[in-house]
Amino acid sequence: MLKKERHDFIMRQINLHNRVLTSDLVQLLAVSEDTIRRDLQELVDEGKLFKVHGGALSKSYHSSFDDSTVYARDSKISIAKKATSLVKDGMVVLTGGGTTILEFVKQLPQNLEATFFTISPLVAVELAKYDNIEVILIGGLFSKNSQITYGGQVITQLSEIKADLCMMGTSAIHPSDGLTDTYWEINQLKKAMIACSKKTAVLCISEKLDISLRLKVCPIENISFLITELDEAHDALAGYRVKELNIL
Amino acid sequence: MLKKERHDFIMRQINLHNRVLTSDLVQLLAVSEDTIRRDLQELVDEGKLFKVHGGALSKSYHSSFDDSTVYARDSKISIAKKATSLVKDGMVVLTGGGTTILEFVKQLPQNLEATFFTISPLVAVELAKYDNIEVILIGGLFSKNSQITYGGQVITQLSEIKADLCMMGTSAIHPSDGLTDTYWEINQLKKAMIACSKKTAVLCISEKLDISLRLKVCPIENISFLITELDEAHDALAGYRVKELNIL
DNA sequence: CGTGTTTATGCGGTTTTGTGCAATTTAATG
DNA sequence: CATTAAATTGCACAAAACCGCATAAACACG
Repeated sequence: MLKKERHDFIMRQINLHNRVLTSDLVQLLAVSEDTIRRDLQELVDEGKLFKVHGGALSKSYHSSFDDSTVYARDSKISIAKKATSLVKDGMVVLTGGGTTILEFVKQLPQNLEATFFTISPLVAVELAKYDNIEVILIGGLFSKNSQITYGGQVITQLSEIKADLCMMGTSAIHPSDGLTDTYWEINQLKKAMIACSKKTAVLCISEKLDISLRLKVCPIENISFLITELDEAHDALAGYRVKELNIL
Repeated sequence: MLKKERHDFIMRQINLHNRVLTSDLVQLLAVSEDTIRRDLQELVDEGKLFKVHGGALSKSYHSSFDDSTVYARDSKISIAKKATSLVKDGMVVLTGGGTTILEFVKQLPQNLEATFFTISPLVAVELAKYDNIEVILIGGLFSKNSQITYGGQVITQLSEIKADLCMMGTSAIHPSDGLTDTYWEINQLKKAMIACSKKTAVLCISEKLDISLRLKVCPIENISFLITELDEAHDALAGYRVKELNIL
């Protein structure tokens, strides 16, 4: 087994389970602990994962539970500012939840006149601060982890609306695998959100680029805008330059 | 389980409940008390939480503790505590919005097992901190003033549920005029909420007693419980002592 | 081909880290 | 102020990580 193959194998495990134990890898790959450790160290150097005593964790996993209040806030603000340029007076916008979306809402121009549908109570509360925005909160089961509504009722309601633009956060995006997610319910939700919107914008911190998770939401061709904190000419975005997708 | 994973788990619990008990963590994570204590100590060193005898508290909780500025907070807490006695395991509860209801939710027992419907996003977020409570947020137009959902869609959804108990705040209550309100939409909403619940409890600061507003919601006979910060034998409650209405 | 160089891997010994146990000290409560 | 629960401390042990070295395969080049 070649080193590169081992690395790929490890990354697949990480993306699948968010974690991996050194001892497991020793067994699965039938090499010595030292080799595994060196492999992990190299992947760390490439910035692809996070090493801990006993194994390694995925980067996204790490970031999602860390103090999300401050984590990568600057990047998120810069993404949010770019995103506001897509919203014009009179639009009907559908939003998901998450800190990036919340930041986007905070950056909206004060006098914007628009209609917003959202599945996030926190986003709704934030939107309510704008006088000329009509806010419709889509109700349903409330998820304790992601602080959004989900489930069949939400999907049904989504099927009844037609939005000009859908703004959503990302778990992972990959040039060939497209938008992916770990949880079935969230996956279904995102599909429904994209389906009921004319255009979809994905707000995405650069570290979530080139990652794919278990469940596929849609190919990148189904997305209209990819918004990251990077400059639009940045190399990391090369794989995403397809006709349908505008990068900003 | 890796140490980092435990730390993340603990932080999730803290963010969810604002608090965590050492003994609970010992059970949930299946490690010794010592390990948990060391974990907590390390998180303290990282400045992520606040350690106390018996467990730990969230930092934000500690700092935002002095919201004694909130109007009549003591009265509302005392009302909230009384109100929790009405909720039993297995119940389906419907709640409105407002600071009194929010306080009520905060006072619920940690291990309560129940289903809550609510029209208030803030209440939903607070309820989500309880592991064994299922939260359903009723969606619709979002009111900027009262921070609740309202409108036809909400009423339709309410007509489809059947709750054991409805908890609502009060604008005004009067012995002969009953429950009244100023706004048409809120009035309709309250009617619908009462209609779909077997019993209704009204949480009411004493200063809202003996007031009547323009629009009538229902007579006091349609309410099952009136909860104020006053002693149940207090004179101010004399006019409300009717057969159907329990005062506490 | 041979020889020197790089790269990948494994092995032994040492150091660090994580965890639990027992004894003691400290806090909470009636 | 006595009783109990929780926290602290020091210690022991095992697992994991680290370091240096040896080996060998892959590669480069005259």
